[in-house]
Amino acid sequence: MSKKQLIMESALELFAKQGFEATSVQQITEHSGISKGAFYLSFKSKDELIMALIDHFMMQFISDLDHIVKDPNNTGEELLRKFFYTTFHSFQKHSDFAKIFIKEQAHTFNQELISKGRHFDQLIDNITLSMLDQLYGETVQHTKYDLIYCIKGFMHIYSHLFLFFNVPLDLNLLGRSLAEKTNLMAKQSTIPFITDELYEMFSEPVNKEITTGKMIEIMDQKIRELEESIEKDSLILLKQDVLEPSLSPAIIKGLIANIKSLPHCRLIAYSLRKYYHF
Amino acid sequence: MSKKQLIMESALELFAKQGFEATSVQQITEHSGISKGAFYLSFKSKDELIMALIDHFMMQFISDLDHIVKDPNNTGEELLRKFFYTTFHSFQKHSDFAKIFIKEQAHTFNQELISKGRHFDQLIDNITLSMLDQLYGETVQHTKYDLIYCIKGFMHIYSHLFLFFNVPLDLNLLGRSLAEKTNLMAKQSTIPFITDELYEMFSEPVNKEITTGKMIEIMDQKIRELEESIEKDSLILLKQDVLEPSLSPAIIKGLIANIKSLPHCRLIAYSLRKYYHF
DNA sequence: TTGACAAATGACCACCTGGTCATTATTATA
DNA sequence: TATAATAATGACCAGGTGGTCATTTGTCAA
Repeated sequence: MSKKQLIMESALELFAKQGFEATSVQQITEHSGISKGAFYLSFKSKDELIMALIDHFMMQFISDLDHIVKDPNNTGEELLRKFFYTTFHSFQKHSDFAKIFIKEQAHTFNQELISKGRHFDQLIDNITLSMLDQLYGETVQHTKYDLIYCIKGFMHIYSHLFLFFNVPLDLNLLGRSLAEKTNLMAKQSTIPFITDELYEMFSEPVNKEITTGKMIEIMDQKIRELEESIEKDSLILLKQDVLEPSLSPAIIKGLIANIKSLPHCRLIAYSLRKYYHF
Repeated sequence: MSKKQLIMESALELFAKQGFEATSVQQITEHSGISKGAFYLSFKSKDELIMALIDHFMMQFISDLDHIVKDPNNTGEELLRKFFYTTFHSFQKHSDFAKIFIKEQAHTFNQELISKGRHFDQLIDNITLSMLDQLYGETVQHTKYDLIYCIKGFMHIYSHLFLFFNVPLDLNLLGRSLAEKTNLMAKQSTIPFITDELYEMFSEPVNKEITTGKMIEIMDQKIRELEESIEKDSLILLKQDVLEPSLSPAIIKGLIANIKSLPHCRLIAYSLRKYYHF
């Protein structure tokens, strides 16, 4: 076993038991039977170690999931069942890692770790989305993002059962139970909450700038929707300012406030505030 | 404002921004404009501070929820809608706290904090359970624990949306959307996963001892269920040993291994291992 | 103005952290 | 065997931690 692997396995165990921050490099090196210096020959820093761990296990998990979804032999509720089963089976098999991932992803304030987490989250979303498309096609167009979130909710909450309580479970039954529930919601739920627009907002990195072109596009869309009104006029004025800045911050802020008063315009108001850095 | 409150508010803000462990007492006192000594006049330790924060906000949240469920004016899907709305509204109103709670509960290894988390979790479960009873009565007897878990999954995953992305949301719509989904599952899902037996296992504190009486009760139940077999004989021998210890650890371990081979006996095998401290 | 009591201070403690680097041990090559 | 190259060591560093306590400051009634 390479030194890198040795360290990773030792660290995995300790991190799962005590958490990332609470585990010192000292402890890891003692547990691996190597010196502190040797640790830093394999990893530039403690952060690089946890990144490597996350990359290693997440790529494995994601490729497993992808394999299930891409396999043409899996169809209907059977595909759903296998999807859930694979998820929980992976979590159970690599429970040390799963614990770390669930805990640290929620806990960390390290920017790089957060964006790594978001990246993998996005990959899982995409796989889930392709599964939903395959299973239900057009019929879930309006509710697909809600379905993704429900599925993620299931994955999260049920995984607690075996990660943090050491009880033997029938994962096959769990898969069937959740497949049935997902199927019910896919076929019958009618009230979407997460719209395309909303989902896009979450998907793009938190601090990503909105381009002028994108902003204009959204505004044009909304202007077409609106009836003649103060709000529509405000939006038109704002659009002109985006194209050719001329208004004072106070005026801009006021115009945005006007728009915000319409419930279905709050998102565009939010985007504008972000665009103008308010 | 009392000094205690002042500290709690300062700390809340810092904890939400940087996390509990990453925030030092030094920072808290600087942010509050008091000295380090003064901090320790109000709180015995940093741990006591976070306990106080959790108690304060959780009791408020739980009493809000309880109020909604106990109000006889709330019936049918409307009650469900209000339940979700209140949850998310609370999370949004006290988002600093909600962030801390979600993060630290998942992350901590402090025993006292864990049991506090479990305690509040149990309270929320009980409120949810009484709501489900009220709404669906007998018809969800088999699936009620799964419903609780699904509801908790919804609460968890959707709260991420507004806690970690700063986007304005229509919480009323969210409430309606989740109420519909919950209702669908309550009325139509047929495959339970979390049985009474299983739920009880999670509910009792992780390290709570199983009493001899309880152990015998479970074993008698299972013995009645089993056909004549090696497994049944093993269980009978184990029962005799529980009543009057006489077998060696090696034999006990072997007998438990026999039982474990039947899928539906894995839970009793687990209980026995716990009882014998294996 | 004095004195008694409580409230508040911040220098200080022992300990632990992630990370470095001059030194030493091991191995491969000639 | 001698030399060069690589691997491994652990004492050491600066900085930060939660927590303490002798000392100072503030606030009353007498």
